[in-house]
Amino acid sequence: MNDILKKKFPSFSNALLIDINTNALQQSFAAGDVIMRTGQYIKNTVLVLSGKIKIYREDEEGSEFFMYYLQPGQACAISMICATKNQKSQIMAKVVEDVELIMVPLQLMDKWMMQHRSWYEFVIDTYRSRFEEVLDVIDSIAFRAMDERLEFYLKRHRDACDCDDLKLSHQEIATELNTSREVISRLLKKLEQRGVLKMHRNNIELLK
Amino acid sequence: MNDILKKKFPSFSNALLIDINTNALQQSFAAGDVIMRTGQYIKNTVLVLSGKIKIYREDEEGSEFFMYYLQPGQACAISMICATKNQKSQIMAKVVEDVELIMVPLQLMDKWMMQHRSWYEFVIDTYRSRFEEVLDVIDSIAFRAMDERLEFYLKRHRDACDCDDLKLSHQEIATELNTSREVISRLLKKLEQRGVLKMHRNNIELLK
DNA sequence: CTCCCTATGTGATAAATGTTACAGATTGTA
DNA sequence: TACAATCTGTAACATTTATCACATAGGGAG
Repeated sequence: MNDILKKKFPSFSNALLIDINTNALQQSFAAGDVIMRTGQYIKNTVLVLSGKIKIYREDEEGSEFFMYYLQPGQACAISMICATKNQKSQIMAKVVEDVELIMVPLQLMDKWMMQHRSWYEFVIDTYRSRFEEVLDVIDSIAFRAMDERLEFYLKRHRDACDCDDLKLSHQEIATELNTSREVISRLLKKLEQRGVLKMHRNNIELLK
Repeated sequence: MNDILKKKFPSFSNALLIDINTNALQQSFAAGDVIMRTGQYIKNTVLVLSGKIKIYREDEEGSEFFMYYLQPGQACAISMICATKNQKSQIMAKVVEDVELIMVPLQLMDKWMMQHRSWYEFVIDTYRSRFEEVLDVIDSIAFRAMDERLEFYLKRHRDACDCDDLKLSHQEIATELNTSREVISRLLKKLEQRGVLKMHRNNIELLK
């Protein structure tokens, strides 16, 4: 575990790496697994070694709204936040590519803040970058109409997969933007006409 | 300063209070002042002793979107987050009731995390509660139509002023929800018909 | 009181988004 | 090949929100 860990979290000190190795568990999940549900108690802080996770906000009727990706080298800010107060999860986490995770028990998450400068900085930086990302999400829904929100959504997915072919169905996109499939189909066609993308079955090819 | 500070921030240790007294500045602002603008560099973490501040997100065209209140005993999570990286402000802060603030230089913000347990816990708790508040804001715009968003907005303002008379014009509400005055007037009338509130000039009286 | 400024009310219309219904296309599988 | 399941296209219509135009009302200053 140490090798991948060191590679994916290069800022961690050796002492911290040793602490993680002795105290944290490694766990794997397959694509499609929901590893955290709204309302569940969070017992661990999650570090991602490999794979991809999508984080959603859910409402009472079961609608979901895509917030952000969790990728290798990152941690779930919300699990950190909830962990420190033994709180219920405010989000839902779904695996989109098989993942290997490090599960850090919540008491350690807190304890290490005082013991390991590199952990402290990692945690603060995780808070910071996620807060900023969430503010960008607020911008997109507060200020933008659906066409621009769709473009924002597609760009974030391109950033996450680091490729121009997005394996997404119209229905999937609609669900994650909390709108209907027809709306997305229409808007995608407009974007295709503008030359922004090319549509294929289960696949959207971004051109710019 | 020590007395108010101790009263408004009861969790702070004596050592921390002394450190604040020796190192931080007190500053006052009048209602209407904009004390932070999007894009400005943040040099201090802000603690509120008295008064009220509203925090907004702005877009390029100058629209503003209300995010949350800053009240006595609270700190600006975003100023903490930006401070640790010497970043530009992502938000705009407007004074709505004359405020007295404690300005903590950013190097101290960071240094105290290791030195004062009570500061560390305060900062983490600030992150946590603001993150949660921001998630609730996302819910309201992602899942709700304007009528419910308006109710949510009014309730948050009631919580903040701790009274049932909200001194708000329709235009003000429209601006902070990024919609138009006519829409708010019409929705308010519906809420009045439902018995949720009573409208007066520059004043909305919440009934339930 | 009169004038002016701001706040509010409201109808008409446009534009965006949501809903319903159904058709055709593609893919996997029996 | 035939069938089922899923994905996509599209028309028609309903609803919500935005925009424009203008009327009315209240409060403060002179």
